[in-house]
Amino acid sequence: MKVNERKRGRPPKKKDGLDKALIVQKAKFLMAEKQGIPSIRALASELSVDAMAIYHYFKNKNELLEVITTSLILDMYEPKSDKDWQYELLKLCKSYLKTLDKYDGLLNVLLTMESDSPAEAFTNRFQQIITPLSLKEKERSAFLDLLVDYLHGFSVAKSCDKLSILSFDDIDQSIQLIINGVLASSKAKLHID
Amino acid sequence: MKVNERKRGRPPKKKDGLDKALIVQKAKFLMAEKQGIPSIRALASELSVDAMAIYHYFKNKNELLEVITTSLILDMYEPKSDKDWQYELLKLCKSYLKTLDKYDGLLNVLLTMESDSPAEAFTNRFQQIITPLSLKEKERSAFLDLLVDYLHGFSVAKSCDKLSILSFDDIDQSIQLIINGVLASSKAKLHID
DNA sequence: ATCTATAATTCTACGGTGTAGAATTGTTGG
DNA sequence: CCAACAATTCTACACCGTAGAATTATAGAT
Repeated sequence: MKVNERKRGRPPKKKDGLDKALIVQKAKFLMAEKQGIPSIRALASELSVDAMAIYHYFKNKNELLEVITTSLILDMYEPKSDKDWQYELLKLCKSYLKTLDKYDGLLNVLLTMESDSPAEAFTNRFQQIITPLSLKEKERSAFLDLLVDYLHGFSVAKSCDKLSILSFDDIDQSIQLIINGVLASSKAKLHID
Repeated sequence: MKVNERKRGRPPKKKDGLDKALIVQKAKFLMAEKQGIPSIRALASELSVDAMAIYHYFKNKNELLEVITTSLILDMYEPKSDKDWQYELLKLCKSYLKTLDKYDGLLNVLLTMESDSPAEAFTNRFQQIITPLSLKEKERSAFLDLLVDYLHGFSVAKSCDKLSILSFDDIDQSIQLIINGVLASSKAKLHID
């Protein structure tokens, strides 16, 4: 006596029907809950639907993951430009890290996607925060490169840290060091010019 | 007519018999060649042996990967202490990155392993290079933390960079920024003390 | 109203993964 | 010569992503 026998073919329409948005929502939930990317089968089963139903809405798993990623990254902290820039920067970084931590596997999708709109989401917020510094373009991009790679490195470290040794506040020190480096480099340039 | 039919049971001894070392060697080769961790079946087939034979030498795949990782990390550049420390540091970083790049998947194994002897391999070499700076312990560890996470971040970026936009020389800028930060912070401390 | 195209779903199946367990065969020490 | 053990293969299981076909309901055209 199989419980899982579902009626085949297109179901009669009702409001709780399957949906791109519903799939994405449940997938996000499962990622956060089970700490990792769920299998299509697990996701489908949680939606009380056959695995292949997912493929009616997304051409493959990666496409689904990219949609999730884009949506999650857009939820990142929006800096307030009237506050202390260092404080705002730290807040942005931690918001970013918390998302990467909560949704394990996100970073790889993010870095592998062809579209760089998610990356721009971070870049734009970063830009907004550091405008008061009025850095030269080269300095700004050096700052950004170092910061982003550092955050990603911390993120993979944290995702591998089963013993929960790492805390988000551990980044304060490193961020401070980066900022000191940027300010020092910028001042040095000023003296030369 | 199956070609793959091999004789079962323990084979008569000969010098080219299976071996921990042989498995590790072939696995490294395949990782470098195919740009990623091979399946146990692929590895076994390359060794002309059944997949399960591998499990006589390693209790599971992860144990094999840890052995590979440890062995690869130990091949890292050995700094010469009489040269310019900044140059030596850059050389160490690039040697580390090249290994992580050549053997995709290494970083995750490295960070997930319980044993921290591979991590120490980097730390020791780092320590050796920056002794001339005579930093305080706290400064030294802040330097190391930032540097290591940055390198790991760069490494995952590179491993996701299908279009080969990134080059190892792109790190020069960021490393310089880190160094500036460390030196600036150290000088600031000196003034206060 | 009926007929048709198409949208939405399930089922089955394929080739891949790691690996547990049993069967097989050679070697070695008593 | 026999018993233990070492080294191997085979079979099988439970997963994975997903292609392809079958099935059913809906929407639009006549």
